[in-house]
Amino acid sequence: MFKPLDPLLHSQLRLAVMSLLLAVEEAEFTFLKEKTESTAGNLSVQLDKLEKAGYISIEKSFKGKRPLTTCKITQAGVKAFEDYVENLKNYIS
Amino acid sequence: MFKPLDPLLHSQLRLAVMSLLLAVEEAEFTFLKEKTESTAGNLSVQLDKLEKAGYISIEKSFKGKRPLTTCKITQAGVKAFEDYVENLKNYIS
DNA sequence: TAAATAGGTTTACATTATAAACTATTTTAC
DNA sequence: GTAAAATAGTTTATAATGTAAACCTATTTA
Repeated sequence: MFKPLDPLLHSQLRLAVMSLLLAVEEAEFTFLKEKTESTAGNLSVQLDKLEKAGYISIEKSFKGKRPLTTCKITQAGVKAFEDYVENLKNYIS
Repeated sequence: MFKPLDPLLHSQLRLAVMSLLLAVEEAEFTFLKEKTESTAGNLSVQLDKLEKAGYISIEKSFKGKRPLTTCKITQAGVKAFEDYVENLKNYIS
């Protein structure tokens, strides 16, 4: 009936990030920050957690002279998101 | 885009409780405990929070000689739940 | 060259979730 | 009758989480 909800996804900011990443090839840190209206500190921490869980991959490079952080959702991330949504339906329908 | 999710509802156990209460006239503590597979302590705390938020009402009485705690969802609770689900859709669709 | 901006990360704090321990009463077993 | 177990919860302590403030490094602007 009520299967446990993946605690990594059951978090407002991480869920928003995953939702955004599902829709695009990849996204920059600043893009995610703007879209989610989060602080950089909070976003940084949550991206770390998602990466450690294997739900996203993070690449650090440079855009001109400035650092650039780019995020991509992984296959495992897509699967986890889908499972989460499937489970969640039992709670909200 | 990503409206904040009511933190009182964005919690696995409280959401499960609200989901159950939406479907019935009223429910006993033990019923909620069994359905949610939670511990009594955790359930007790979460019911308190929902009551203090005005999302449920709690009545204490006796069933025979034993204490009986009965919960009902309030109008405000129904509204909050509906809003939560509506908001959540932006995250998971 | 001082101040502001960009792009983050680290750290500290406050809030939460959760289970363990506890209370009070009742039923069952001896 | 009384010791042990069960019922129905509440309170308390702890661990985990979420969040923003403070910080860092480099770059651009005044």
